[in-house]
Amino acid sequence: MTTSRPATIADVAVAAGVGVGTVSRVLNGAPNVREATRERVLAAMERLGYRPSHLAVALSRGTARTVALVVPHLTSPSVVLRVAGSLAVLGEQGYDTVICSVDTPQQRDHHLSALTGRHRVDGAIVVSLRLAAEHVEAFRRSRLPLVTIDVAVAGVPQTLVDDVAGGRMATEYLLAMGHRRIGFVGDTMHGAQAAGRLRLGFESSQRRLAGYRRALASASLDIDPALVRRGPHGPATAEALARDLLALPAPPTAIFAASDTQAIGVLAAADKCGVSVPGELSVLGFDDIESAALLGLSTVRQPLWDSGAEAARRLCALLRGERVVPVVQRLPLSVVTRSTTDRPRSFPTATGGKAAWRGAMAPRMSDPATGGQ
Amino acid sequence: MTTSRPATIADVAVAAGVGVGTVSRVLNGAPNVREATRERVLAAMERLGYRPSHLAVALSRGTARTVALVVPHLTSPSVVLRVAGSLAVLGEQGYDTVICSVDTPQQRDHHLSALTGRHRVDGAIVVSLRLAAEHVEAFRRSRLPLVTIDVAVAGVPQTLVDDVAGGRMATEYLLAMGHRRIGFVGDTMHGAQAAGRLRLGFESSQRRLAGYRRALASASLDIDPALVRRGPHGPATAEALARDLLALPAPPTAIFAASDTQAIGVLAAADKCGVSVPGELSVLGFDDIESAALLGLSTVRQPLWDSGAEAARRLCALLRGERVVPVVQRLPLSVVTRSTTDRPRSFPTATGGKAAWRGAMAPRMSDPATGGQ
DNA sequence: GTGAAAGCGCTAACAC
DNA sequence: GTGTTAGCGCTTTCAC
Repeated sequence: MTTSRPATIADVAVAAGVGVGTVSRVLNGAPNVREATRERVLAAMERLGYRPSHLAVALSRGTARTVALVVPHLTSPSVVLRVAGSLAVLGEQGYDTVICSVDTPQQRDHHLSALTGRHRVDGAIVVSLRLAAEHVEAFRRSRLPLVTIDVAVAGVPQTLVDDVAGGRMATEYLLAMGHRRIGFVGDTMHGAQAAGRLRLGFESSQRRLAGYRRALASASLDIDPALVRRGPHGPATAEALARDLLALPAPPTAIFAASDTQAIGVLAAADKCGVSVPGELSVLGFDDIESAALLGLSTVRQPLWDSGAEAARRLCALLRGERVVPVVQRLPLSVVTRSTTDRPRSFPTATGGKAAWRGAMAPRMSDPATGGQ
Repeated sequence: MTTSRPATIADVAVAAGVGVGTVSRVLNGAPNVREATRERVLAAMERLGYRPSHLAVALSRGTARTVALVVPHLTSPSVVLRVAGSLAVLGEQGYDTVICSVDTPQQRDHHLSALTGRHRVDGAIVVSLRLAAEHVEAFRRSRLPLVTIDVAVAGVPQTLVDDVAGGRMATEYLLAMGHRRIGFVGDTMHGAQAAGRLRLGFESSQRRLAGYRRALASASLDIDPALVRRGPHGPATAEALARDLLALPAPPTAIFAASDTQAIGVLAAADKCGVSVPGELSVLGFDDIESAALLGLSTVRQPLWDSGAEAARRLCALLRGERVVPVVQRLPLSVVTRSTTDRPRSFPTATGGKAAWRGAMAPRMSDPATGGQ
């Protein structure tokens, strides 16, 4: 008969006429239990509707088989893909995953410091969030394995792509197509920037811009500052920035957006301005989120889901006591050609445009297969 | 000095020259502690770098202040919004959230039965997943509060919208605009459907279709079966279905898609077929996910984020021992008019196709106000 | 006000 | 093989 109080291991022991130790052995599949005994115990459990207490097991073992996933802006498509990747392998490895969504530096600090408390989680994956030295130190002190995705933290195993190379790859791709006036739309840093505090910072956009600049420099092209536009992340801002670019006396024939989300804003701007894509304007994004394929957006693909999965695998390795090498894991980048990029054409209203389009230039394409070196 | 072994409450007690009971009182802000003592204890904690053990506290109290969020297809935009809403209030209420991502009926069953184990979580929110009676029973037996979002489960507090009314609303909206041939693109049931087993089922699409039918019936319009197309959820499928519709001898002048995701597929189809939107075809979606605003997609809006937040609030109430009423919480629906719907016009040329090439599926923007992402 | 001790439910080391 | 017992680290009576 079921009693009101949930059955414990002791109840089972009594019911089966054995000691708690034996019950525990059965529970954990220990080898040294006579088959008859084992079945008696199993029967008792069944009869009593016994369910082990997760907490008791965890406390006793000193580990809860739980890890934390700390992410910014959960609704961002790229973040979601990463989370999904992590969740898949974590679940498969038998870990529970508590998710900490961070939208402000305060939340980040709060979660991070809470996580380093005793017996909270066994380890953590941090996505795209800059960590202060004190945070890292807190993890180290707590002996909590930590890995990051899309953000470099000294001494912490990290899974990322070479954004500079990606920016360069993107730009060289457009150059190879014959574009000479290439616009850039990306993020500015944002968020509070109080004195010594670190802000929620996403620097990938900066690095991609750096790659863009290097590519232009390598091609001995001047970098027209007017072609570089930055603003808070989001399609709406990107749209506004792109409109500015299109309204220029000498508008770009191509725009490289630092993220697909922003590229979508650029497409919207082109549409509103009656600029055809890719006829009058090529647009190249970055990330390859799901809707990129849907929109036919050409983009620099980074393995988002895989980055989550890989980081999770590395965390699991750490949890097993293994070391992970290399500390910096670089995932490959590749240009995905869809229908928003093409060779440039002459401008309708030739404002001195001339667009010296000479396909002469050797198409030194960035090879699509290699990641950052 | 920091020792190797993490400090426990006992260490603090010794260091402060008090009993563990007192330390515990300080920890929990009990009133009956002399100020001097309290400070001595606090100092000792500081000195020892004491961090309370989450597990020990949880086991002792019998609750871990953790809830589970069980969701299907985490990468779906609508699901993500709900998760974000839940996470926000759960975090604010001091709960940890473990997320269980479910892609197959097996995973669902696995998670659900694991969650009902003792001391695993304090309660759960289930999103869009059908629950078998045995699941619900397991929760009841374990005395675990349970609430659902977007799925009706007898006796379980649920947060949802009236999908039938929504389908009707959508259709009537199009009818009011003057459309008479209105196509429908939605889901079929999918997934394993073994004998007695329940499958991962999303029935909202079915209900929206029912609303569509009722609206047409109320308007005394015949329902042309050829105008109703269903397939596995996803934009690609939706695109194919929409193309079929557009290739009909008498194509619809408007299409109601059972979800925004599918509506996006419909837009893609229109673009590919050279059918202008909303000139030759009106498209109306359902959900109002973030990219709907971005694409200027007219849609039936349901409060996704709010549904997550509301369900979380109700779960918290349950956890406080309160009862929630009404058991069935209905959230409001509304038609959001953007730029993919208009009154019908006559068709230029029958099935000419001709692809009036206007860029690669240029997004139709309308309200740039959605910073989003 | 504060200390001592009995749980919370389990694991694991140690005897028999 | 199996029972016994001492933790795991904290909360919470119940005395003093």
